[in-house]
Amino acid sequence: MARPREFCMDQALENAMLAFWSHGYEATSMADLMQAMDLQKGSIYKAFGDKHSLFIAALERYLSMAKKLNKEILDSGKSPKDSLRLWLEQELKFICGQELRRGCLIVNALIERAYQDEEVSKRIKVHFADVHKLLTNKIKDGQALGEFRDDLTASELTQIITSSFIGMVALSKGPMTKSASLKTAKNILVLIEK
Amino acid sequence: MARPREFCMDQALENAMLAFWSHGYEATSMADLMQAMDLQKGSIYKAFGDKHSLFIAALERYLSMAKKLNKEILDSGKSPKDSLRLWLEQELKFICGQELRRGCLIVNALIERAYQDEEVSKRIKVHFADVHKLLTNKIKDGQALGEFRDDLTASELTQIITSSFIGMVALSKGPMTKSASLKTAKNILVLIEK
DNA sequence: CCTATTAGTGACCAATCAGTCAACAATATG
DNA sequence: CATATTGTTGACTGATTGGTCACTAATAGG
Repeated sequence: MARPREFCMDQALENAMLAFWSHGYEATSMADLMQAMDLQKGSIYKAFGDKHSLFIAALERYLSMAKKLNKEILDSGKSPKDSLRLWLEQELKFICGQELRRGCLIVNALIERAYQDEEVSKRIKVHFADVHKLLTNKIKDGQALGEFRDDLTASELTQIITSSFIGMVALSKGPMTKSASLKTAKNILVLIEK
Repeated sequence: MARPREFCMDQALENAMLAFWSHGYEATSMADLMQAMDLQKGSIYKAFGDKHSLFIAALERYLSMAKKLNKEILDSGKSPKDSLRLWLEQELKFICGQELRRGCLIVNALIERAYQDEEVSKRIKVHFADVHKLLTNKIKDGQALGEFRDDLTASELTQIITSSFIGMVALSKGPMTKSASLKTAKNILVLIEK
């Protein structure tokens, strides 16, 4: 019993996310968001609260998308090693393949905001714990099958993979090309195979 | 034949750098800089130009400091492998050891500014090319001595090490502890030894 | 001591920032 | 159709942004 919303919340949030992803939190003004979301200022504040809340909502949207994608890809290979290969490949293609060098919203938010923003910090910590668990399980399986070396624990191998991956994502913002990333990912697999 | 400057340019730039390092480019206002540098607005503009020029100067200061440190550490070991170990260890201790989680100014600038700022992008690209060369030479030496595996080229091993290192630096902003970084660095050395 | 030159100061500027709000519009229910 | 409820609009706000400038202060060379 009230006036219905004229826009799609989901699409609006998606557009806000894209703006934050491209330019970061501080460099994205409410005016930018109004344009990106195609909404008036008042509508944004009524629907999403203030700028910070909108950023958190956008980050959460990205995180849940990433989480879903992680699971999907890691379950798509015909073996643990194949799954890991696919994961590195597809994630890197996704991040490095865009003509805009916006990198990854999670890493961007981590670098720009984590120190000053507990909300961001907390959510990203949880996400990385989740990714770590996912990868570690896959690698454990691979070790049991003799696909991966076992002089280091699955958790230790995961730390190396995660660090390298995040490093490549960060470097994709500038010095590292897509093809260099893909080659390096392949080489990492060489290092951890038995 | 003029009034002499009352402050030390070097100290002022150092203080500006620390401010940018802690809070990033956008989130550091001229008011913040005035406080950090203990200078009036006019003095800053007269001595360093605008905010952007000051940031570039601060970044260059950090880059040259990093370059010097890289060389020193990589020449301090008793073998290539030992040098590499020391490099990873000391750099990570430097970055992760601060109670403030400000990370590394180069990585921060890369993530926050590279996409929007050609000046930043250019300088960081050059710096990483320099680091790559330095590390690759050291690893080549190590391969010749049989310290490192040689089924991958020195350049390829360097890419892996650099990516992992940058990843750990990024993750030090939040989810990764100093001790986890140091352990992972040690494990990377295990993966690349012969 | 005089003058040219540069440094330091803080008031000042237009532009932009995030955020608010009163007026108006559109719907559901009765 | 009447009313209650919520969405939309854009003008408006005070604070803050990066940046300027007229004025004063301090020095070196003549």
